[in-house]
Amino acid sequence: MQEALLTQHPYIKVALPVPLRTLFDYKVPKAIALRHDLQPGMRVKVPFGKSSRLGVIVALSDTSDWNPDEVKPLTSLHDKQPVITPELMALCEWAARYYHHPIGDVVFHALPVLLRKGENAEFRTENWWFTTATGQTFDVQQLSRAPRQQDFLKAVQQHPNGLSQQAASVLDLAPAAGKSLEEKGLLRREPRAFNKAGEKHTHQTQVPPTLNAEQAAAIDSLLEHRHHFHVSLLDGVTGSGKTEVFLRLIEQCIKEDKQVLVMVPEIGLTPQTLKRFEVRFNTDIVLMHSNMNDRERLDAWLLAANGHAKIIIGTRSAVFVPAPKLGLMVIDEEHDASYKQHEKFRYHARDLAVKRAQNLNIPVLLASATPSYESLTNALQKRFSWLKLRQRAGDAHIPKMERVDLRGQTLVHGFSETALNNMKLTLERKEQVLIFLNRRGYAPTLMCHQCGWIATCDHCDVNLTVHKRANKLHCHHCDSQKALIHQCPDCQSEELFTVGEGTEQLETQLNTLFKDTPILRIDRDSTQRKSAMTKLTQKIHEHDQAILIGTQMLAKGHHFPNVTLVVIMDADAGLFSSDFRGMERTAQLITQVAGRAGRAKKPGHVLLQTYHPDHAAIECLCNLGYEHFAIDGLAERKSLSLPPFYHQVIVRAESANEQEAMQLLHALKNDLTPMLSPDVYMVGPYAAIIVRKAGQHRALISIKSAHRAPLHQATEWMTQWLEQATKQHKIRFAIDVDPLETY
DNA sequence: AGCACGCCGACT
DNA sequence: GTCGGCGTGCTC
Repeated sequence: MQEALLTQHPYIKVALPVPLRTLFDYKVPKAIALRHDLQPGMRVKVPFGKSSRLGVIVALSDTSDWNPDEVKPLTSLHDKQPVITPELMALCEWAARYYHHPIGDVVFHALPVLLRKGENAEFRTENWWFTTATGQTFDVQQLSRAPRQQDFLKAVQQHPNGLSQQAASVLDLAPAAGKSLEEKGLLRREPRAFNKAGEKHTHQTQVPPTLNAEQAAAIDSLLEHRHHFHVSLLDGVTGSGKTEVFLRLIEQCIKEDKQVLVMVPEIGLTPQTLKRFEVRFNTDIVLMHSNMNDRERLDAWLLAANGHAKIIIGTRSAVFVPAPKLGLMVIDEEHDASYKQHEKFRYHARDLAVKRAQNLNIPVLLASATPSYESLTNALQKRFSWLKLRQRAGDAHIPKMERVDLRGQTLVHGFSETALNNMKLTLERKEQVLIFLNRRGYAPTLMCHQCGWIATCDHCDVNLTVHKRANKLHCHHCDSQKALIHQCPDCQSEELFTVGEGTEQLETQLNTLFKDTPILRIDRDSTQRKSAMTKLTQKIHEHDQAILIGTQMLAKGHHFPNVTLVVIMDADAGLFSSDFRGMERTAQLITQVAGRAGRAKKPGHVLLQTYHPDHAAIECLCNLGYEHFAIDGLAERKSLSLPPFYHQVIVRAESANEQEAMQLLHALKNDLTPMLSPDVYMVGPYAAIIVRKAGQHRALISIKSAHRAPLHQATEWMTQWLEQATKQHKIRFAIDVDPLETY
């Protein structure tokens, strides 16, 4: 107490969940200062405007820049321990500066939803039932007139170590009966912290497979660097045993009593992946992903924060999980775009993980069969170690990639004769075929035969996708839906027809083409319900011969051992994209999907249908593989001064009015140009490719530079300018540092 | 982002 | 007469 008095500061700086790029000062009332030990990272209730808010203390301070009379006192302290540890506070402050995002929003983003809403950072308590001395020997026959109480008492008598409320409800025991027994003095209740860490691990530890030379070399390197900050890029073709390599590293870290954070893409965590961890480790594993409810997420967070959870497997937002003994971070499928948040606080979880590891002086492992150009550049420039796995583990072979020239061919529902013949042969061998078409729905367009009318979204400048089964027209950009119509709203003609093909249509057509073969579709529409994906994979494993149709969801880590043929319907789709990352993404997608073929002992075969079989990029990818393709791509990026050689920041503006967003950015450009350092280049303002999205007109400006410092200066300047300029108008702006989408 | 104040239209 | 529409202004 004495010490607290001496070190107590009269002011605190508080982060509040408001879109303002500033902290707010509050006085610490003497009464609170005397009784509590205020620390950065603790939540406080503070008066704000005419209401009161929950905030997080970022710093204690002896002074305030604000007029002392206007500084209000804080209302109450919410925590006994910081919910944002000093280490995470440093990460949040760094991220707020780097991404030019309001600190309050960043800090609140780092907390589980329930803590943002003021929930206590404690395990929920659960009532446990015990018999009293009399209750233990009480003859239940005496309760024959109260059968519910009889059942209840009998059950608790059989559990001398107590029966949890949850277990009681599973046994269908009425809580009211328990209460009555408590009043009779036969039972007593005791609250206990709900804490999964007490569970026993009944899993058997699996005998790990033997490693090949490449894997062994990778492990050696990783073990050597496991006690300090070091980034390794584990670049291994599908089936090369990447997972086995990082499981060994994790094993070593667990032995050294460290915690490990494993990050996975948004829909990349398959039950298969989790199972691999569970059978391997006799330790506490927690999950943090979007399918969990708020309470489950908080429980996982608490188990990580108190050090009980040794392995934390989570998606993007898990970079912010507190883990006092964190000793390693693994980012699986590091190239995956879902690590970057595409709205509000636009952070990249992979980049933040690297920063966090640097702060903590611990290693990071980035793993992928198709590394991002950013990570490859870091590996080429020796900032990361580059661990290559080029052989498939066991007897499996790298699948053969073959181009199918579509020029002048007669196609049957989009399939070439070659593709159909190969499909038939594969199915006859009782093997499975995987068809990749990155377009969900029935068809991408609905058109009128008489007048040419096209179904478009009311809120965006895009065509609506036809979903026949749901009988809907669906906008894939703003998610709005309307009923599928059968008459043209312009000319009343009933001759409406669909243009193009999506997975739903392909499914229908394949059902007529291959009548006796099970056809399974895997896309966002068919896997929306919680257990749908599990059911689908079960079905796939049940049948020997089957055709799987899917979108990019197929590229995410699922293991289909009996697939030996992969058909890429439209390899050209991503090839001529206006986005400079189109090529990279297409190559990653094709390589990932191709990797689904022939993982077991059966050889795999991949057919790429294309109208440009001689296109240098397609040829390179087929014959030389992803690494060559990427290195060529990087040379091109370098010659065009594009990322990752140049760093980029995009400013987006949105207004309901058609002109305002564009005018605002023109004004910004005029004022910014004279301020700009000569090594910063500005492009724009220009209209976004989809000019109108969800009813908002969008414009953007891009700046880039080979150096971070001047780019950040310019961004800082723009942010301040925009904050001033948008005060009066209802124009929204967003800053995107290191954008992945440049439109 | 909230939440106020503030000044104009259709209702018991 | 007022209930309520959302424009704009501020938050230590």
